[in-house]
Amino acid sequence: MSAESLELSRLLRPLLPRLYHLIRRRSPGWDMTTAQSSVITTLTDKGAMRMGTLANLEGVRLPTATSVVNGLIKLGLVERRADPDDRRAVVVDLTTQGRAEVGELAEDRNQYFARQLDRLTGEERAALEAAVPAMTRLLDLTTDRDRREAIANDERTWHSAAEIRSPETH
Amino acid sequence: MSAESLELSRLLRPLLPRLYHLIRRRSPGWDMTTAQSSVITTLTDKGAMRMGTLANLEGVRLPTATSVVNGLIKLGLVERRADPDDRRAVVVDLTTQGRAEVGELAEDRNQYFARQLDRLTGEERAALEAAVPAMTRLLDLTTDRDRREAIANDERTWHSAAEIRSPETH
DNA sequence: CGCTCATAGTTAGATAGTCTAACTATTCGG
DNA sequence: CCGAATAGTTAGACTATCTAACTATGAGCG
Repeated sequence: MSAESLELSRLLRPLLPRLYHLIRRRSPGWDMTTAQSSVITTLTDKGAMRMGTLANLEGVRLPTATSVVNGLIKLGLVERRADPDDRRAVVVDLTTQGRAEVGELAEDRNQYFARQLDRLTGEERAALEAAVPAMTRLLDLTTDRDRREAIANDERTWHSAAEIRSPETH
Repeated sequence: MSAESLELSRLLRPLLPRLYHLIRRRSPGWDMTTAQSSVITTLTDKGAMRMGTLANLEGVRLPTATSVVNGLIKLGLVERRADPDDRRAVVVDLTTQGRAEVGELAEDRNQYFARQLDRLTGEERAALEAAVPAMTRLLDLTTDRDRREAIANDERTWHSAAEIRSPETH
């Protein structure tokens, strides 16, 4: 590991939980928890998927995914379907209502956060914007638990992200 | 609110819970929860403080702070003291053991995160590093619940950050 | 002084997220 | 077709979080 990465980690890592807290603190008019929001966002971005895939993308265990999905079903935002290819499996997807609500509410949260960003200088906002691609790639490299474990176990088992991700985006 | 802030919010906000998840996923050899880690970090940075101050800085209610601090006391990392100036109040502080453990374990987590950063390009890391001051200031502007509520209620009640923060850093 | 009200914290009770372990149902490989 | 592997759920435990109610102390005012 490079000294450069370690130095950056020392600067950046302690900030992440705090930024999370910053936007977590109940953006107005939003009665979903963050775990639920995260699942909804994932489903919006990547479409319907199996429970195991969802759990991997969220970085949690299957029982946790079950519990979060149960909450979202109670809210009427997602639904379970049988996977026609494998009757052990379950596919989870947004409901029509879920899709409708997601757009509005995400925008409310964006405005809430934007009011905080508005108090920064233009330069500060530019610096944040310039970091967005790097953050996105960092997440792409690391959000799949299976892939992460495969890397940890044996560097040679690693393939291209597209190759590994393809079964999940079906 | 500027259109620029809203646009940046749309890019950045959805990333924050995910970055949080990324470092949350059990950095090795670490048996503290994130809420506990956050409190420890705050105490390390700002020193001993009253429960209410801690709750404000963490952005949670007092009972939540009580519960998190109880957990840390059980781990032997922090302690409660009476506030000599106000016998209703309680001051929470790191124990000697807490101070000792924090350094090593934070470094473990930094290395865990650094290994992930290491897979980015140098340019990407530079972009992240350039964003650190802006993130820090964003947090400085918004982590105090009282200040945030004052802003929401009446923009005119707002004073300089230093002025408002002074009673907390006593 | 001594009453009343405000403030600092804890306790109680509820709900959600998270984990591991154990269970059920299905698939797959000889 | 049977035994091992895989996909999910259920069970049970613990933490985090909230609001409401409680305790103890401080502060203002007749």
